[in-house]
Amino acid sequence: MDVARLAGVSPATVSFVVNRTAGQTISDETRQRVLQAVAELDYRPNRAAQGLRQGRSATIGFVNHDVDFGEFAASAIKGAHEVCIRQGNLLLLVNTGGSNHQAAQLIVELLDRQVDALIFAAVGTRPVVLPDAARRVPTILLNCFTSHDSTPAILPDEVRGGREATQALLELGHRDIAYLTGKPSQWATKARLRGFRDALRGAGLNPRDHIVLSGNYHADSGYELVRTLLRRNRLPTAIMCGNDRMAVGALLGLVEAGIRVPKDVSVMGYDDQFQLAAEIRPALSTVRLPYPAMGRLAAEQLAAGGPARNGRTLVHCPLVMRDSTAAPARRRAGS
Amino acid sequence: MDVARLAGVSPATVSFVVNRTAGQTISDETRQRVLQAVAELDYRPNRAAQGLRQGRSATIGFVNHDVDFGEFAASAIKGAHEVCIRQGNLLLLVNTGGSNHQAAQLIVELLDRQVDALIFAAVGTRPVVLPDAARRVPTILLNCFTSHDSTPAILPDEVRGGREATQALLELGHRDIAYLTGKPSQWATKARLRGFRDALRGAGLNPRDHIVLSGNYHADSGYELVRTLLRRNRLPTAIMCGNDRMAVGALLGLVEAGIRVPKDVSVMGYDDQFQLAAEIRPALSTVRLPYPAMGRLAAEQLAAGGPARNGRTLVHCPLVMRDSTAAPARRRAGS
DNA sequence: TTGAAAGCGCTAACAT
DNA sequence: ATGTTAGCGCTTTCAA
Repeated sequence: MDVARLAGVSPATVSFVVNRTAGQTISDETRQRVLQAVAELDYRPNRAAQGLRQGRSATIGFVNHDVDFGEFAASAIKGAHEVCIRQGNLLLLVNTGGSNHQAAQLIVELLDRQVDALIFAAVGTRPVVLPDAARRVPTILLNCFTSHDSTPAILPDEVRGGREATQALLELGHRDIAYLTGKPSQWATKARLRGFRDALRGAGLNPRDHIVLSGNYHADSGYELVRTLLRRNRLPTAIMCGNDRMAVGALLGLVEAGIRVPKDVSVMGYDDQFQLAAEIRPALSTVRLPYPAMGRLAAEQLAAGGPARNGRTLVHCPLVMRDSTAAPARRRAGS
Repeated sequence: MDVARLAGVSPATVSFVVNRTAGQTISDETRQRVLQAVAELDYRPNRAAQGLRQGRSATIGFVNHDVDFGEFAASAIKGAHEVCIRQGNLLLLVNTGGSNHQAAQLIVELLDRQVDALIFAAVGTRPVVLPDAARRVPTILLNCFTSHDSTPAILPDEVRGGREATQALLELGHRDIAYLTGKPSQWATKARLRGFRDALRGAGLNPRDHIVLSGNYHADSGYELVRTLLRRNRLPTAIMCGNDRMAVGALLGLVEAGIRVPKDVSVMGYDDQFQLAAEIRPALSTVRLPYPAMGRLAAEQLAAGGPARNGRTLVHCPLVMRDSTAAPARRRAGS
């Protein structure tokens, strides 16, 4: 180590000074000499060497286990990154494209590089099988879960999100609310729908009196479902959508039919999608999917000495009321 | 190395067979013995140690230099990742939040971890100052550039994109095209506008006869600008938008005014934004920003022995014609 | 208060 | 055809 040579001390001493090793007492004079040499040579410890010696790499593997690698991953990574930086860790990122085989392979690559921990994330909340290799380091699941909750998982509280969105509409005075759901097979869809029904029942209403139409989370499905709705004789006073994209499609279909939002019909989204929900006219009332917070939480739990508790951590999805919802018009007559 | 012990050979021999070191000839018998020991112990070389020895980490730093960390970064990373994996590299990801200070700091963190190269990316195409530290490894700029093009950069060919979008409209028969631009100060805005004007002139038209209104790339600005347009007495037969979000806003404004797209007016977007352009009704004709291709290119150029050529590499933005554009209605009368 | 020495896991040059 | 040795850059006893 040339810093040692320049400062006229041993490498060990340099290490002590640079790392402020506890329990080591270095004279102020030598410390200054070392520090000066460090500055002069622009010295930075080689973390690969450090890692080799200490058995840790100050690096966390982030596995995105899905075909899509978009907004969700970006937000979650941003949150996780933020916390990691604060702890001196960096994220080694990997994208499986949704293939379990790739996932297993890439986790091995991550492990070869001695990552200290793993964050295993999916885009659409869903069950996953965690490759065995992952068991060699602390691992936390983000937006996904294993069959017996054998690995700690961080999930959005979709039931509550669906419930609170519905309650907001009920409080506005709506009594006839249609739900245009996302893809029925998805976990989130079922959970949100459950929240919807819970809220209805909680208000003394019968869920069976409310129209539920199944879509697929795409904008065009919102558009199509609204047209289906329009073909019926009676329009609800409020429409809940599977997500913001569907809400935008719904908006388009409604406006095209000459129906004003929120004057004639209220529209509620879900996700609070970046650069969409707040920007659309009227600005969408919606429920925020707390991806950055989930990412942050994952990194924090990992830092807190590995997965403390097993099981699921549900993260609240806050309601965001904007301009696409209002009290229903006071016409009691049908359509 | 316990593999060596189990196989009854020296560590060097293990290294030779595991890495298939060229120029080393190992008897089939020992090779089998080693391979078996490897399998038995589930042995994987420690890449930190390998890196220490060989001076390379099989890791590339990806710096996202912007506040936003959304669709662009995700797509570019996906592209870069794809190529990296093929080469046996992994991406160490870092997010500066747009701060130069953070950027410098994080690059040092990356360098400490011995990254072999750097990809430095911005979300909105723009000039950047590359932290000095980055000069220590091969670096390539993605969607950004330095003042004297001192570092190789990969950029979308926005001028051509703007031109080809306009030409498509012209070929459809449009002679009165309005342009609702994005944020005027941005590089991309200027380039696309230039393409627009080039195309107009190329068709013997005078750009001055065409309305250009300045927006800011947000959906609501598309909506507002359309309303401005509607307040004038004469509506163009086609509207080009700064990006897809603005196009969606424009669509909403148009439909709200009872104007059919593309029957009465054609609408052209830009970006081909994931889960938006293709899903909206009518599906948006647009120009694709080739982010994944750009990411791939970056990784490839880095692999090809460091930045071969200096200067800029322009990547083509292909036109994507969908349902929001059509030939203009054959009414020659005004409004 | 400091230094010497060993060793983390691996590979490359040089023996044999 | 295989083994020996040295050392990548660092940290950590242990001894001085």
